[in-house]
Amino acid sequence: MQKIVLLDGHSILNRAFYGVPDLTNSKGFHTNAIYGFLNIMFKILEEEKPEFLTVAFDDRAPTFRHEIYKDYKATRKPSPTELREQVPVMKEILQAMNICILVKPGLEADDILGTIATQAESDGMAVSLVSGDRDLLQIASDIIKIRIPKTKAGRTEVEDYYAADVKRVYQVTPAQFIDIKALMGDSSDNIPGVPKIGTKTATDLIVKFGSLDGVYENLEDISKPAIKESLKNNKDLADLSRELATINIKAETEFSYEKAKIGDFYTKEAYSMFKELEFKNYLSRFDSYQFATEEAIDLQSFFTMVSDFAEAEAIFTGLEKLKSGDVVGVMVFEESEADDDFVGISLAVSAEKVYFFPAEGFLTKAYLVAKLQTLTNTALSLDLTISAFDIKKKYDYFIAPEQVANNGLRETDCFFDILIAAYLLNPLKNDYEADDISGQYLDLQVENYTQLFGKLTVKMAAVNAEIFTKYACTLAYICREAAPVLHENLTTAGMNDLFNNIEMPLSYVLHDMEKIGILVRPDELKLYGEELVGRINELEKLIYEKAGCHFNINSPKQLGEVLFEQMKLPGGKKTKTGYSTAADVLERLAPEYPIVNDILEYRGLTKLKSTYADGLSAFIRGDNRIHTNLKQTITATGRLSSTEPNLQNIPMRTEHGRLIRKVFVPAPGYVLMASDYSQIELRILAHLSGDEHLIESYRMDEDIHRITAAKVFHTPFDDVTDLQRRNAKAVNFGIVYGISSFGLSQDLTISRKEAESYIEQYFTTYPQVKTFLDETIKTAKEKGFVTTLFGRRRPIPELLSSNFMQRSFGDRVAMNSPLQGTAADIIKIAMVRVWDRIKKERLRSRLVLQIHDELLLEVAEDEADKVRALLNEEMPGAASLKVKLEIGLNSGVNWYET
DNA sequence: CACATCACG
DNA sequence: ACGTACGTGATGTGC
Repeated sequence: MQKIVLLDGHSILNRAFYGVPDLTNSKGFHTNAIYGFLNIMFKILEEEKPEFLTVAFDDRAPTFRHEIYKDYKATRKPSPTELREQVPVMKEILQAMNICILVKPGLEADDILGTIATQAESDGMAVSLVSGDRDLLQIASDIIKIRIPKTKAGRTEVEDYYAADVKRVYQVTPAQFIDIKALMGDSSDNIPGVPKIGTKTATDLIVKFGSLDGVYENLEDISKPAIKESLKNNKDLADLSRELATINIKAETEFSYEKAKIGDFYTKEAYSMFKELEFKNYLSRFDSYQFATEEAIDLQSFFTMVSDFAEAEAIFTGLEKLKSGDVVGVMVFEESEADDDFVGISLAVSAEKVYFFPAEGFLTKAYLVAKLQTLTNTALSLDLTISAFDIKKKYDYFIAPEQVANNGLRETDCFFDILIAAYLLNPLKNDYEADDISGQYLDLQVENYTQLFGKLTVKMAAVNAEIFTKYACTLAYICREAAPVLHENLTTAGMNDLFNNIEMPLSYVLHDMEKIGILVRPDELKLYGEELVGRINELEKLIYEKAGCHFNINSPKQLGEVLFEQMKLPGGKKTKTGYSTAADVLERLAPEYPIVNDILEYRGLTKLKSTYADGLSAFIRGDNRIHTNLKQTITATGRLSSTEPNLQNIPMRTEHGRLIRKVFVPAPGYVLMASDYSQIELRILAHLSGDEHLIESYRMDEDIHRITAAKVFHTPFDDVTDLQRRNAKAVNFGIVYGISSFGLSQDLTISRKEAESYIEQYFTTYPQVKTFLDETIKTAKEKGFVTTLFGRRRPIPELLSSNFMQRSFGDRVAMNSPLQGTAADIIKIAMVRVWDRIKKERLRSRLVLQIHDELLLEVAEDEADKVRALLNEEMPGAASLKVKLEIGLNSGVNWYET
């Protein structure tokens, strides 16, 4: 039996729009509805494998099927612009894919679909009709299957209804479905229905009497007088509603099987549209990239695997003939840092000469590394650029550490990391793969790791040599080609200095910090964990006793049930999955219910045990040090991030948690030294806003929160109460986060009104801060991004959203990012300066961690004074602002003491 | 894999 | 009226 699939265009787009999280391409065009539509369509096509396919769209011109009812659809909210802009593009895509689209003036999609479905049924064809809403259930039959897709959490599930399924779920036949709707109405379709009758009554009536006519023939048998009365008085409405609710299955359509016959979806036009929309995982459906540029097809002929020693020698020697400004793309491949896990290197010397050197035979790891280091020196002397992707972990292969230590970070000037460049150009992406960079900046679609090797490949070495050569050469090729393009983009965006003088040198510093790591005492960490266990067990027992049952305290679900259902504690639902048992909720209950205190303490202790005591232990290497990953291309604001493990969130705020810092220690003969900027973000605010009063406050060289309190509350400085200071401090924080009265009121547990008046007072005190924040939002809206003092950009697509909540978020981001981002810039500059100074002075001391506004160093005992002095110069000197940058300096025998 | 929670700046 | 502070990462639970 042949099969036809029919799609209800607008309703599926609508479903997809609300079901798929906001997506845009790099130009800011929204794509989520189209993406969701395609997901649904492809899924259905794969399941059904039909011969025919047609998509119907409503005609949105003012002529409708039921002109008699003039307000028809008037109550439908206009769709947001983010959805509307996608509709015409969706149609273009379908056209490009040779898919039949039907739109007819005066007809709704329902009518077109209903007509074709019944016709196809009588032609002996199987019919699948896909729609986002249930109106079409009325035409379900044994042959016509109505499919309702639901997009939740990124996955598409489809509910299927044949006539029997309608009967099973709704207790009525598809035809009776119309009568139910006639009685109950449908506000979204502006079908009035009969007053006082809702879903329940309508269903009961139709089940009992069989049809609308049946209901009116048996009015006297209706028990509820109000219902009976309403039915009697509104027969006209019921008839009209039935007419409105009935889908026309005899409409005039332009349908023909010839047009609906499925042809080739993957045309050149479709390819370019998919590319434009950046649906990269769909691009792989296009037959081996037949529409990619010619360049891509020829690319492989330039790729060569070199395992012959003489040939390799000749290529490396040839590098010396390159000219100033030339770019070499280089990638290093290794499974791990172990010598026998070195896979090889690839080299793109020119667009036509790309090589992969596997580490085999005479081409040993040592040989290849030596060649790379020679290349670096050639690059330094001839002014070549070595372009790589994510070079941080591989610096030692390119340049001997002593060389950088002796001559300073300028030794690394020849490197260009395309990962970092791509991050600066758009810091909002979740990941940056070389194939993405190629697609976006080179307009060249290449196959990525998974496409080449499959999902199951674990070891690079296990891959077939030809395929690996292609992979390795492609990457080197991309590095070489992308560098100039990215450089040009950075120049246009004004981020060249940021890239060359901050981020690239920093990547070397980070490499060094990761390599050094931080020393810990494994035994003390273990002891710390064991001490926790005793109290945890005690609390566990107490909680079970007080609750009167055993349950998993770590499960918010179970805990919520025990507290709020079983024990009937006051407190309602808060999360979408059930009761909230978050700390702030529990804290409100704590004074009255002792069990809650136990739970809070239990939570705190198990957190310390699992994340810190046990969690950190797993990362201690053979040198008794923890080597965290300092990631440079993650955050939207320019901060670093620390992973595996995260050493930027070691407990500090409570004494018990803070004790864990005692296990972080200096090596023998060293001390730990911590140096943190004091209120750096607020000082940046003073600088950027130029607010004279705030600047003046900082010149007074006193406790800034106390000064703010004195000014805001009109109290003499010495009379400021602790409460006033605390409030002023919270407002200062609030300003940095992008103030909102609600947020502040939550933080201080005060009313919104009070919070509002604090904010107002604050802005009266520091009026230029207010002007600055308003101005920042305004320019952000015009440009679509904000910048830091050093030119770092953060795009804010949310500012253009039609959704109030999203837009407000955009406002707060616009206020916060320049402050947080400039602080990130400054400490990065400081790190580079401190590192360079340490090397210049030939010190053994070293940077070990950065915690956003704090640097942690392992300082040789005899160098403590020198390091203190250089920190006092290089950190405050990292930027010259209208207010002084001040630091706090501490040292000790462990991190706790600092 | 999503969610809730909680650790930090 | 909407429903929030900004930026992260790790863990355990539960589907």
